[in-house]
Amino acid sequence: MTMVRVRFAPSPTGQPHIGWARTALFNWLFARHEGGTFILRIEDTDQSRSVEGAAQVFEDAFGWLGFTYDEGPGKDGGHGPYLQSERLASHLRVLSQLLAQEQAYPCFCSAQTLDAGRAEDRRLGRPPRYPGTCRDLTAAEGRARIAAGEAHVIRLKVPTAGTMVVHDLIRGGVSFDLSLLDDFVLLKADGTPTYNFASVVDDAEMAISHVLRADEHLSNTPKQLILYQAMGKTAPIFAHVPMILAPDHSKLSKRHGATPIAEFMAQGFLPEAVVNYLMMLGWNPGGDREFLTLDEAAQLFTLDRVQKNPAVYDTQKMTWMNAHYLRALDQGELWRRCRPFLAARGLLTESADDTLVAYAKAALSLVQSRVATLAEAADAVTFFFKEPQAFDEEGVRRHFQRPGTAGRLTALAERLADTDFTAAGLEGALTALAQELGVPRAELIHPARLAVSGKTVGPGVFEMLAVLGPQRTVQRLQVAAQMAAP
RNA sequence: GACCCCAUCGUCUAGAGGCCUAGGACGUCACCCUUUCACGGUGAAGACCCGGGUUCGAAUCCCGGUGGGGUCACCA
Repeated sequence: MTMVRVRFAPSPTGQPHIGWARTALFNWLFARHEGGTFILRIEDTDQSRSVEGAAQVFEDAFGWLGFTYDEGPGKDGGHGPYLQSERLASHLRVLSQLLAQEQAYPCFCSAQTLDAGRAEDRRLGRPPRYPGTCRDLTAAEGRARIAAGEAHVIRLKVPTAGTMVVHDLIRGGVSFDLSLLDDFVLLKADGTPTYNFASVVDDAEMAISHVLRADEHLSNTPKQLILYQAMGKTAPIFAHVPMILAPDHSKLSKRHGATPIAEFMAQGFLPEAVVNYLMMLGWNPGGDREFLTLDEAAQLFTLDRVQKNPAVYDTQKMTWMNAHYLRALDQGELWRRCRPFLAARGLLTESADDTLVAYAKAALSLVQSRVATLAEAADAVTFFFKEPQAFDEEGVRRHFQRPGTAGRLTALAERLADTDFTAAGLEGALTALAQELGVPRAELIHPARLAVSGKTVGPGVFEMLAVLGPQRTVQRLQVAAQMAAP
């Protein structure tokens, strides 16, 4: 059995996003399940589009998601380089070999001429394609024109007839009519290789055994297969995974549903939730199981359970899943994960002392079942650190403007001032006061919640006050009494 | 337009010819719990794209249609 070597080969342009992450995830799962090697390769062929530090961005995203890679930039496994741009010498060597064997040829047609031809093709309802103008130039003439400094690209001589069958692990055999294929460009006029060429050479040289990539590449596969043939190399095994579609069923794009991974981090999503959600998009272990860790999924992952049809990406379900994972966090872990979000809001500093940490943990626990993300948790807990800046308008109308509220709030403040600040103690005190005042408990409870938090919804008042402590509680009740109806 | 892929509730999906009165999850709605909001619990509505075959029997197999997606670059 051959050694499984898979790669994830992103272009450094733009941000790693959700569709990207899902394909990387499937590669990772496959590699781990097979005990193979997972490789990161940066396809920075197009110099003009390269982004400085792009490799780092991908490595960071990998790190966050937990996709450990075995070979990649900065992690040599003997199959480097892992930056496509550094493999140019190989690309050119293969190219000259193809040229020497007359499997490839220089083409001197200008881009404008070709564009015009394609436009004409479309107008006439014909499939737009390269007319083959330079295909039959003699090798000598080609050499002469190159020597004369004429601008040119290098094209592959694609068979004009026949059928190419792609054996895909997910789709089965898919056949393509070769007469429909162009003599596609291998080397651009600027001397850099095209994607189809560079990635094939790289995959061959890196001994990639399986290429798992998005379905959108299926149509390109016959071209690559022809290239492998021309190069005299054995092609890897292909598996085209279904695409992820935006909620409106269109292809994911930068301005359309392709949420960058960094965005999820910033919003306070948990990587384990994102990964769990993503793995279930187009794959499942069978049955009704839906919660899996990365390692569990790696155990279970097989290509025959990968869906064939594209999946629409649904934020609601991912948010629900995130909330589920968030609720499962223990107090220490919840604190650890929320801390940067609290700090970002200026609610505490780096040097929070033990008391403050304990306070934050207690507060966080109270909002845990009420939020879906870490950012929401930080927001929900803000009033524990800062006095309410505003009071819910509807709440003020309902709970503060009832006649006598000011007096009740003052009475509550006084009563609570010397109460045991535990949920039970507070409940006892408030209940007793309500009885003495002859009002329902709710008459005290709702104004109190609004007074200390500024909101009408939130944790149970008694738990809330217990954490808040006597000082903050009494002070806020008194402030609220000032603005409540006498 | 040509070529390729795909097709189960709104969404993610289970389903490998009888186990399907099509199961689960998100979302939606109702009820319960309850000081609010969540969480949790219970329940409801909600799908096999259509048409032909094959078969005793089809969501499952075949063909056609329709629909959706993708690809047709000196982008990756």
